[in-house]
Amino acid sequence: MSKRSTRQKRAIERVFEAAQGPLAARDLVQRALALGTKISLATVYRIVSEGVQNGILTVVRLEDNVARYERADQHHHHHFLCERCEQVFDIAIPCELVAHHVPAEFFMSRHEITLYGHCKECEPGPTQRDEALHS
Amino acid sequence: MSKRSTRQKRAIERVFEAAQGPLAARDLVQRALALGTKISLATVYRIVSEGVQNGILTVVRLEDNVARYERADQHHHHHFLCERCEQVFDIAIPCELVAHHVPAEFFMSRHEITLYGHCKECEPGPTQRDEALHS
DNA sequence: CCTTTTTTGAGAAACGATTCTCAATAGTGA
DNA sequence: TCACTATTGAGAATCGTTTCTCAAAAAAGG
Repeated sequence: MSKRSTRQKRAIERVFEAAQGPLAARDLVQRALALGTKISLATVYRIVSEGVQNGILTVVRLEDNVARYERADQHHHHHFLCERCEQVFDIAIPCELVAHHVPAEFFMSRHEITLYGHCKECEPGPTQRDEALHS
Repeated sequence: MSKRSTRQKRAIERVFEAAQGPLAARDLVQRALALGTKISLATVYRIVSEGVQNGILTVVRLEDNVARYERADQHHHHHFLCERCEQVFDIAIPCELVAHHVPAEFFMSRHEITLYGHCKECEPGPTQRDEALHS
């Protein structure tokens, strides 16, 4: 599909290489800007959509109604959502037992284990939502 | 807050009593109608919002961006989302180990284990999304 | 460097869930 | 039953995410 190599695509690729967890479209914009590459939300959505179609990326959806994207070539893992900074971090939890406890009337194709709380950096701070409400 | 007992509130209460898992607003409307009680989406949202404020109900959000509600007076449990009928079912999975595997740099306040697949009734059918696309 | 064609950016539009509005309906107490 | 006032319903409005539009910018190949 993609015919040309552009600054924006290369920047997004670099951002994914450095990521510690799945990233939302707005995170990708922010981080690409931080790398010095100007990029718009529309372009980010175009790039990640194609990545998902190609099987390069996968979509992660947690309970905050934002699609996040991560590289597909990773070991199975789980996620931790910091409810203050709204960043998601990869986490490993042994999950063999999950499959053993599925009642016979269900056919499970996949599972998600998601942890909620806050990360070290955010320890004493207000949530993003608090920030937004008071500004 | 609530000063009067109405048909609608009583119907929603009955629906929650019979439920096997958390219910979305539209499910609540459907099921109340099935019980013979006319009710609107607006009213359902009002009733469940108050339930959540009172601590009678809790909100369950999975990755499909729909708030579901269930009674708060239940044992800790997990959820199975049937990707065909989009119903959520309660499931019990031993999860003591989850807390043990949280890296020290995170402070976990809660967790969710969610299973995806399909339920017995839906075994061979198309997904809701398929249905929608072909109609 | 020039031409061709793809890609990008800004803002508008779409979309689905949820909330709001206000006239009509229906509990409640007398 | 009546009067009072809370609640409801229909549809409009809102809200945040994601997609679309199209003129302008920028790859790629000669």
